[in-house]
Amino acid sequence: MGLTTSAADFTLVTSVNGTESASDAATFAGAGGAASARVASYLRDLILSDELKPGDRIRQEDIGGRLGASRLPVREALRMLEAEGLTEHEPNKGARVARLTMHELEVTYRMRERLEPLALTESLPLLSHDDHAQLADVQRRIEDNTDLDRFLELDREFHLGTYSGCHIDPLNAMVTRLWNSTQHYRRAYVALGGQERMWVVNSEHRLLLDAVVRRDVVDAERFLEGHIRRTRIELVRHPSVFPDVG
Amino acid sequence: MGLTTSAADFTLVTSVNGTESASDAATFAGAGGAASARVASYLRDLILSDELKPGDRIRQEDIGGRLGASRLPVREALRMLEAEGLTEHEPNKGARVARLTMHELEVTYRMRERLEPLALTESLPLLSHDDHAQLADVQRRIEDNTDLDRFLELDREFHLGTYSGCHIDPLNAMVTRLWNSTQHYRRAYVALGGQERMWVVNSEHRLLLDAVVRRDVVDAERFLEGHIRRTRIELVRHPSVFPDVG
DNA sequence: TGACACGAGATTGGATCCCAAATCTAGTCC
DNA sequence: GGACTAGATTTGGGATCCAATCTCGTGTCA
Repeated sequence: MGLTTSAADFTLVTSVNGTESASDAATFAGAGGAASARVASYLRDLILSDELKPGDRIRQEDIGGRLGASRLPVREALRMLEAEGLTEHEPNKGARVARLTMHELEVTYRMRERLEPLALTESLPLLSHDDHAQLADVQRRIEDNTDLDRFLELDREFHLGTYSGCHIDPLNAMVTRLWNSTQHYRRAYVALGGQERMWVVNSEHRLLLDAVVRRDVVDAERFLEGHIRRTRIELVRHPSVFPDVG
Repeated sequence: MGLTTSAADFTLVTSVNGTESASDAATFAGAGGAASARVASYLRDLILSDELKPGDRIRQEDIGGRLGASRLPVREALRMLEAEGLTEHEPNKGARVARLTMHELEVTYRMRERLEPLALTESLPLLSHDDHAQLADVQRRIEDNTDLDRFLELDREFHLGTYSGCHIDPLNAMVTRLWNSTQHYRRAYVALGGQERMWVVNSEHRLLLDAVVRRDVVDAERFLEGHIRRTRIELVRHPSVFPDVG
């Protein structure tokens, strides 16, 4: 199944969490257990889907009201998201969606270049033939796809899918975190990059997938690192991704 | 100065935070700003100093009472620590200090082997001669030292000091997290390893320091990775570090 | 007209009290 | 000795209240 994490169990892979449509508010008021987790998941989805953009302010009462919860679980959720790097906090000023400087984005990608090959190496021996088939299917759908948001979802599903054999929680959490905190900028880049360079992505994915199927750890790490590295370099070449330099 | 992080500003380096002696409780009741941050810092220090060990339970009312705070900021603090990987949560059961399996510990060290060289590379060009002198002084104190807990503090000060030129928040946060979540096991290992292998540590530190002073990024990364790798290998050879296998 | 000061409303941080549900503990009964 | 039940703890969450702070519109003055 998908890569899940206690710190950031991600739902976009399976679907963009359409179950809680922000109106069935009171239904879980007494559903003991995890209001704060639900609030966190709700906010996470908003941020990852770009409905909340970097710098956007998040008001506790607003969110609480929208989900039929009080401010208390919202505050807990914001603490969790802050530690995940998705929001920033300033005392008495509140929370806003985290922003990255270009340099921070670049270094975050360099972190990905070093960490994700490790996750892949941990995962590779444990992936089944079914997993391989599923990955190949996702890649086919990527090649058939033309929609921007759909691409982001599928690309994420592909890569996290290759890590799904890795069951090391600290590593999974960190990989997910890195993906989440850079999602907005990836979208902005893909939006202006257009389709013309898609063949590069697909070639890299194909090579990576082949190495995964062959269970060739060395090749897999090499292709993956190259894939992320190239993306970083192209990303940094487009400063327009950063609307307000600050 | 020291390596600081919004997600986990560390205080053990300068001193083990003796200012709030758990008795001047009410003094900050109205000191607007950061009760939750203070609670988090308090708990973090307890965990890092091993006064709270992996598996130990943390009761909200207990901590709140000890610091003259209500349960509310304690809950927020626990959420932060959970996202930092220092505590675990189970619904309706509460929080306990996080445990690592041996495999998780090993992979966490492998993460360090890949991430910390990056932090070092980012830091190296920005370290001043004063920083170099300070690092040399810390290393001298390490070689003069015989106390276990003092070694852990100094070793941490040395390594984080070499990263102190790196101002990339996401990277600093992650490095600090990795150090924090493995601190207990490092202590347990050093406790039984004794002094006999100290010369290895010191040789590695000396070589690393020399590369830092020469601003040789390649050598610095090489020595650092080797240093962490050797520690990992020795650590994994001592399963007794894990009291209850589970 | 533009810069600055000011004050009302909004928002956050936190305390306190309340309650339901789940968990832990201990004593009892078979 | 082991299973089961009842009471005490503890957590999850809500509601209300208050102080401190921030935001922002407005009014004043140069």
